[in-house]
Amino acid sequence: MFVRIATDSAQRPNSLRDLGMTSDSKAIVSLSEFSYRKGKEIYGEKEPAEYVYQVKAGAVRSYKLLSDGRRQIGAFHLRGDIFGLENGSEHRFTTEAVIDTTVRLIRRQSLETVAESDATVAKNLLSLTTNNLQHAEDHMLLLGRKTSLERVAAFLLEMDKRLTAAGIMALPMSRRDIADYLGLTLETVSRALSRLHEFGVLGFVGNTQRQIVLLDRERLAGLDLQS
Amino acid sequence: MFVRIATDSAQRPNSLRDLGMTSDSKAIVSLSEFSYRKGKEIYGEKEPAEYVYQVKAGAVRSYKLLSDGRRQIGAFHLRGDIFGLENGSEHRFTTEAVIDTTVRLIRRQSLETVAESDATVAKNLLSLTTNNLQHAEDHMLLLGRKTSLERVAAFLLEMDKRLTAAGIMALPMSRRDIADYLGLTLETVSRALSRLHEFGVLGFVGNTQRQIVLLDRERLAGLDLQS
DNA sequence: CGGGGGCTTGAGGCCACTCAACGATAGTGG
DNA sequence: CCACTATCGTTGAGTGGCCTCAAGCCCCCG
Repeated sequence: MFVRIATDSAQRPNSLRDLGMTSDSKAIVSLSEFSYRKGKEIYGEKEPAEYVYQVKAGAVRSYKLLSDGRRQIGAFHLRGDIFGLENGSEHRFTTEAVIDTTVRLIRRQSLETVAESDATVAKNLLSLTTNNLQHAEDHMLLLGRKTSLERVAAFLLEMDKRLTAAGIMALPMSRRDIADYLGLTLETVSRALSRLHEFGVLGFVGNTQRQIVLLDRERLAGLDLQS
Repeated sequence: MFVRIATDSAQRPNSLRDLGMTSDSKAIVSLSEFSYRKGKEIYGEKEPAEYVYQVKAGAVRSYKLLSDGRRQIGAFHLRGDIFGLENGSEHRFTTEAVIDTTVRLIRRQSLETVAESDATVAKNLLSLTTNNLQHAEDHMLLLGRKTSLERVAAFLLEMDKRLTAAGIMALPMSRRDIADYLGLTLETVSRALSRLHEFGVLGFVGNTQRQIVLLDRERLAGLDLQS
């Protein structure tokens, strides 16, 4: 495994630097990197939360399982996203690399130490948690009250905002992952995508089914009812 | 409306006092009370978040609406619970009194001012937000992956923990509220409760259908699959 | 070129929803 | 105190959207 001590943090928005690490406090926090092959677990639910993570490259899913295997994915973490931030000492999700993924790590304790004295860091920790909360709240509405077509439309719009480059959305996750994120089955997701294709709101690129072009963002947004 | 400036905070766990108000900082924060009749709105989604609230007596629902009227209740706030705490400046839910309700209020700004200088208060704000996040995460699993019977069982277990007194659970909310919390219809909730009654895991008390006794907590827990 | 995983599509089934009727309860006014 | 009414809850019948099961295609990868 590749592990390196980073001497400076990234300039990217949403980076660990955004937690408020000033040149003073940076010295305390050790940044290192770690890579996971596609499908590998990063940490399990209920494991002690020793590290906080930031996706440097790749994609991560966090999920909960019922004892009979039903899975609910709570979030996908893409490039720049911070995850694994728990207030308690235990992780509340299992996380896995969706594709080959490299993450940065910070010891949780270092972060807490800094937050203790630095109000800016503390405020940014709260801000991160609030963003997660807001996402979860919106997702509850989706899972509780939206139809399959609305869910898939909402998913595409979310991914469009987060990872579209040059007009093409390259989804790192499988239909099964999408289904477990949206509370559906993979067949229902597939059918919804086919319908959206028929409607002319999206097109498929190349010969993999994971590259999508949104042809009519307007109409897609109309299919996902808003609050 | 009854409004009173409180000179001391409550001794109850989960009270505003738990935000870390020491005798020093208490002086800054003005506590007042306000009452709402059953069904009245406390604040609306997207309104500026001027106050943070604590339920003194009664019960509150927070929900989101889709434009066609579908409703998802994100949480019920019972005696002692704090709600309306937003990081941004806008409320993300509409809240209403489920029954006649009295709340305490704190100006959000006062709280932020105190948090700025008092690390304990800041830490408790984060802790509160994390608790909300954890609840939302668990609820996503319920909404995305559980059957109607599992949802109702989970609901009863949650309410049992939160409001059972003398063995009787007096639900303040209607079947419709429960349904909108669980992502079901009120008929499905009613049928699930009837089945649980047939199974002998619960009994109804008095002549209202809102007072419930859990006869077999063990078996009820078995009906709600855990992660 | 063969095997396997991911995706799509079809056929049929089931669980929760819809629509409807009815009973019980609480609130209102006589 | 009792009709009257509105609201809430239960139950039944039928429907429908999503799930299940299955087959087949395509692409990747050995």
